[in-house]
Amino acid sequence: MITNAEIASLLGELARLTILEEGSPQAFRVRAYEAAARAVEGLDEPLAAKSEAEIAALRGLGRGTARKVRELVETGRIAHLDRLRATFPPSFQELTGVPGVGPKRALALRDHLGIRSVEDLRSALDAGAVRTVPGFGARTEENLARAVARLGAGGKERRTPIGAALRLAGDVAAALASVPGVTRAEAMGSLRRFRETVGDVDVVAVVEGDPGPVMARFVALPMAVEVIAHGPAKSAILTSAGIQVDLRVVEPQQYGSAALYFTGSKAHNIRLRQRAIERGWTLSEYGLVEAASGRVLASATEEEIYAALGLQWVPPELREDAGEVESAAAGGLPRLIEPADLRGDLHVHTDLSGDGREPLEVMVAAAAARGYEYLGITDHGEDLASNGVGREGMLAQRSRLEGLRERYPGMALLHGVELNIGPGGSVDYDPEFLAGFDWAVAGVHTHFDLDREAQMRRILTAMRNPAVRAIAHPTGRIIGRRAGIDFDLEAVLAGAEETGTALEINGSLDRLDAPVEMLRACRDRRVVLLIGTDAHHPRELGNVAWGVSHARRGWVEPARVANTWPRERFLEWAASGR
DNA sequence: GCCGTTTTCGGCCCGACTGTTTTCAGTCG
Repeated sequence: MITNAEIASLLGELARLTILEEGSPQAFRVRAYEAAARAVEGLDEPLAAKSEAEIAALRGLGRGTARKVRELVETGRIAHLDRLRATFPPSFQELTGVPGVGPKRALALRDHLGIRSVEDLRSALDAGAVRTVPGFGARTEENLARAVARLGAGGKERRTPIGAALRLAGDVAAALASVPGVTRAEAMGSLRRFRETVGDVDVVAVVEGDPGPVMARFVALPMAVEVIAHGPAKSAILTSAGIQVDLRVVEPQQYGSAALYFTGSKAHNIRLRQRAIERGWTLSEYGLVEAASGRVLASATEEEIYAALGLQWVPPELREDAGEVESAAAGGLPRLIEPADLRGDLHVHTDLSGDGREPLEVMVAAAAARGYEYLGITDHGEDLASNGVGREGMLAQRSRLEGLRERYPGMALLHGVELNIGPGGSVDYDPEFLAGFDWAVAGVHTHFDLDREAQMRRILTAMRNPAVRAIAHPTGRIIGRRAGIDFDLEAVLAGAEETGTALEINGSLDRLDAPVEMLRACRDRRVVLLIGTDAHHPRELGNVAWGVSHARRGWVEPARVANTWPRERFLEWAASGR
């Protein structure tokens, strides 16, 4: 059966192609398809099982989309989408990936010069033909030539994994904050919303007085290899890593509206502006303004702007127009999990695993310093080719851990293991040896390319293994590098509910796995979650902050996460079923 | 294409910048 994610993806493609058909990304049909795609993403129940009337009754979906969804479910195709695909093949769509080329110019280039690909555009630019197209001049031709020449470095579509972007944003913000007059410098945009990948890094700096010095410092940063724009309130640089950083300087009294605007998402902001319009106001990065009088109603803080619009303050991680505006209007936003809720870490490596960096004693001391009530040490099981630990190694570690228990009476020390789920669902060691562990997570580390059915069989088999308490990094993805295994979301959630196996939220910035869609789908289900750091070094115990931010994107409240539970309750749960 | 506590028709988000313009279109975030 076709999944909601697949339907949403096709609706998104419909939106992108309709931009070309309409010649505008603001066209109402485009926005309707985009809204429909978001609505489908946020649904808990499979759309494919619903009738046309039921689909049309859903918020954001109407008769047109309902008919297309039914057509898709019944025939496997959407005729309208097929027509659009034929009219605008992928090579033509790539034209709008050139900075400076939107739908109108792409269509004008096609109609006047027969340009149907970036290669065609390159040739036309070389021949000096582009300036002959109405609305195009010599300057535009020059700019396009530069844009096409730079395409190799990544066009508009290039996205950076969050890990690299966070480090860069931290460096930039710290440098700017040290400039006199700067009272705050913070990353906004998709980074603040904690998206897994970001298109660029947006930084807002609050400056009292002259913005000149902070701008000068910004464009002279050591990581800047090119200054893309340099203005009094707005500049942009390209860094050595190929990531664009935009800086906006604002006055203190506009911090709230600027933060709101630059954090986005675009869809969330549009919803807020609609609410403003309903009340006779306008909302922009400069403030919430009464349209008739021009009087500023709110601008200094996000809180006062949300409050004026009759909304609870919405945590940045939720700002995707995925139901958060409705919840905020009803006062029903969830109390999202916070770092302070966590009482233990259950996915921690030592130097016994080849990839761990510090001995057991150091890792345990670092966990104790964080005030944890329980800790699971989970080095790799023996099946992992390079870093696995044999039986003798595990038994020796168990004795050493035993010896540490006296020193940490406040922290329960669990001797655990990170098992490897084989292609058929088997795990390391044998049942007797496995029974000697206090705790075990199991994850996929090999055979990423089996088909969906085989992947589901192996995950469900591992879940039914009495030794396995949690599935570590459920999809096995590496952000920006590896897609992760093919998944049947419903099967995994049902398996987790049935067996009581927890799904890990892996806090490593390379993973952030389980993905957000999986976490959202867990709402209103009896799936136990767990936030693990996968720490290979004491400082990586701090990955818990990333796991929490990621969980917040998935609307996760603390009660659903096992390692927020008090020690006794957690230990009882950890020991059950084994 | 979707939606409705003024509407089943007539609306649908904001501002800056750039370049080609003689009053505005297109792109971007």
